[in-house]
Amino acid sequence: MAAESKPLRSDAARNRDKLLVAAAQTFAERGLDAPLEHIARRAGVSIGTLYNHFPTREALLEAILPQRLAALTEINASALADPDPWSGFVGLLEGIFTLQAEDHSLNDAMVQSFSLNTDMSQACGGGLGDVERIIERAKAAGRLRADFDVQDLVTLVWAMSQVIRESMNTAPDTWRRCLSFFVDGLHAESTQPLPSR
Amino acid sequence: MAAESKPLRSDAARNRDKLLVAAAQTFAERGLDAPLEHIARRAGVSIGTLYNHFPTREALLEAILPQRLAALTEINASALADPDPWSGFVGLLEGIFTLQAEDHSLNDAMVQSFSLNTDMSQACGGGLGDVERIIERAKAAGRLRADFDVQDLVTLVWAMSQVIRESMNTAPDTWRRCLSFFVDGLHAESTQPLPSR
DNA sequence: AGACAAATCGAGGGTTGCCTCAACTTTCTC
DNA sequence: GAGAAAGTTGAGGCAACCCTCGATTTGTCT
Repeated sequence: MAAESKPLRSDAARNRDKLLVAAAQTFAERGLDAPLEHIARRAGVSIGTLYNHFPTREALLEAILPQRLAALTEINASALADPDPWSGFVGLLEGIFTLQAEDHSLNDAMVQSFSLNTDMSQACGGGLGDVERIIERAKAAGRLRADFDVQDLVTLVWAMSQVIRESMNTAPDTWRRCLSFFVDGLHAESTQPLPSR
Repeated sequence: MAAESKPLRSDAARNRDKLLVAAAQTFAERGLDAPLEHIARRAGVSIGTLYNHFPTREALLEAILPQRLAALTEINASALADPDPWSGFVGLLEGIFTLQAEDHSLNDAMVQSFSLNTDMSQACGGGLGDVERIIERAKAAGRLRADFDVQDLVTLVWAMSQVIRESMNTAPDTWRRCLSFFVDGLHAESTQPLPSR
């Protein structure tokens, strides 16, 4: 929004980069509530410097997560590009959960960004229109059950986030198996009446 | 195991009861990692007294959770008693998740007791044989897909725990809708080949 | 009532993480 | 290369939670 703010001094720019790298790694490994001290130490910089560059944890997250979440728009794109609406839809699910499984911070972020109303929900919210389109396309093709909803996909993300968290270190493919059950329940033919909203 | 240990003094017995009540309430409201100080204050007792009765958080949990988890054996029983194996199985799922949704501490406990190997996993582990029986019965009746597994049920518990946590305060019936999708994917007819284990 | 054990109390020490700020160091500019 | 501006540092204050222990109170028994 604001244009480039101030030109940074060379050491400051260097430190800022080191911080971003360290933060990305640490958050990916330990989740969004990793101690900021770890990040500073990993970057070889004092905690004061971290706060100098990023006055709040959120500022740091906003500097990191959007580019990571950008992968979602690619996933959306290739889902829409798939000639088969159903396999496009399933690919969307697989893409999202793969992302969550690869990166602890994305797993946390996707849960939170749908709960809270941060700027991040816009980051993936930009793609949320696409998601809607993917869903509608699969419904129109008569493959996806008609009562499925964007909110249902959010619920799925919540569900999978925990499956991924629990199984990550022991059986990291658990979520795929779980997804299969889900997907088999999403076919148009499977429709049993749903409880109310 | 040890028989009744020591006879408690009257005030001690009273305080112990107040602590158990306060702990049950607090854990139910705020989850298993609620601060012990809150519990002591709620019981109208000092933190030292709490530690006197329950030297660790686990000791306190073991005094509370087993009787709460006993509800699971009832659920198992009525699932087995159901003349229809499939609706017995579905009833089992509904029973488990209702329990999780009613009590924050049970929600946490069911996730953890399957991850860690505490004595608690025995508490519901006693009923885990029943669960196996319920699953097998539904498979034998040709209603439940043959590749479903006890471990898959654990995974479901993980998944639902997060759905419940996220939706509890805004749309507490979300999990039912989510369960419907799942259940529809568990029918024997729905079988698509599953990814490996 | 006296005396002893049992139980309670809560201040205080330990830990972890957050965040600030005054003193110091580096870079930039002329 | 000197001075000013920009940046860095880390000790230290704050807060939440954990847990302990010596001083004190309470219950019980005769």
